[in-house]
Amino acid sequence: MATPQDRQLVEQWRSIQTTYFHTAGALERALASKFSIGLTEFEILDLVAESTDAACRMKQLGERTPMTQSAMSKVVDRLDKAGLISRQSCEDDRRSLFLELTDAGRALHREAAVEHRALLRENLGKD
Amino acid sequence: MATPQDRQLVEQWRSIQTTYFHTAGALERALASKFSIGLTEFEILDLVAESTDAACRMKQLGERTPMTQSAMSKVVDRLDKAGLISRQSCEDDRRSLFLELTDAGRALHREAAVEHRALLRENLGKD
DNA sequence: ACAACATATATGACGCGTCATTGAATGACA
DNA sequence: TGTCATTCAATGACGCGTCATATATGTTGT
Repeated sequence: MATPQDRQLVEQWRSIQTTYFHTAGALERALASKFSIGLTEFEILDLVAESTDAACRMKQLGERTPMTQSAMSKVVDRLDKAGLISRQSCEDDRRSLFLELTDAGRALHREAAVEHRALLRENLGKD
Repeated sequence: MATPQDRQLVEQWRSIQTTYFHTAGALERALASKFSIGLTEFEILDLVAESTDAACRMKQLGERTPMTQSAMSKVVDRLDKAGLISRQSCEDDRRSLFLELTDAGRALHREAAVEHRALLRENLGKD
C-alpha cells in the first residue's frame, strides 16, 4: 500500500508544510510586533504597492494570491479601518472596488518590506 | 530598494504559499467531506500510524510536525473524542502521554491515506 | 528532604479564515 | 424592456490555531 513514490510525495509535502509554517510564523511575529499588522495584511499592501496600472483591483488582486475572496474582503476591511488603504468605488462597474495605498500605508509598506525580505532571505535563502 | 534577489525571493515565497494553500485546501475539503476529519487530524493519525516504536509519544510527535504543542493537544483531544485514538498515561513519566490508534482509527486512516496520497500526487506530482 | 527550576500536556480568550449566503450591479437575450 | 443568470463584494456563524497561562510531574543541588 505504501509505495516508495507515496513516501516520497509525503516527504515532499511535509517539507513544504514545514517551510511554510516556519517562514509564515516568523513573518507573522515580526510584522505583528514591529508594525502591528498581520502577514496577510502585509501581503495585500505588497500586492497593491507593486501594482502599476490603475484598474479596478479588488478582483484582480484575487488572482494574484491564494487567499479566498472572503478573506481578502476582510483583510482589506481591516487595512481600510487602519487607514493604510482606501477603497473607492469604480466608475464603469459599480460592483468593483478600486484600491489605493494611503500615505501611511505606503510608508508602512516601505519599512515592513525591508523586514519581510530579510526574513525571507533567512528562511528561504541558501544562507 | 527592490533588488532582483528580493524579487526572486518573493516569487519563491509566493510559489510556496500557492502550492501550500491549494494542496492543503484540496486535502482539507476531501477529508472533511469523505471522512469527516480535518487535515491536521489526518496528519496526526498518519504520524501515529507510521510510528513503529512504542515510546511516550505526544512529545516526540511534536518534533515531527510544525504544529504547535497547543494545536497538537487539541487535535489529539478531538481524535480521542472521535474514538480514533487513545491516550494512555505513561508509566515511567506520568506527565507524558502514550498515543495509539483505535481499530476505528486504523481503519479510517487506511482509507483516508489512499485519498491523501492521490491528492498529493495530483497537486505536487509532475502529473 | 526542600527549594527552585524544568518539562509534558491542557485550557481559555482571542483573532482569523472558510463556507454559505446576501445585496447590489451587470449582462444576455427574447 | 423585462426576466434570468452572472459577477463583485460584504457579512454572520462557525471552527481551528495561537498565545499566555495553568496544572501536574520530574529533576537538581544543597
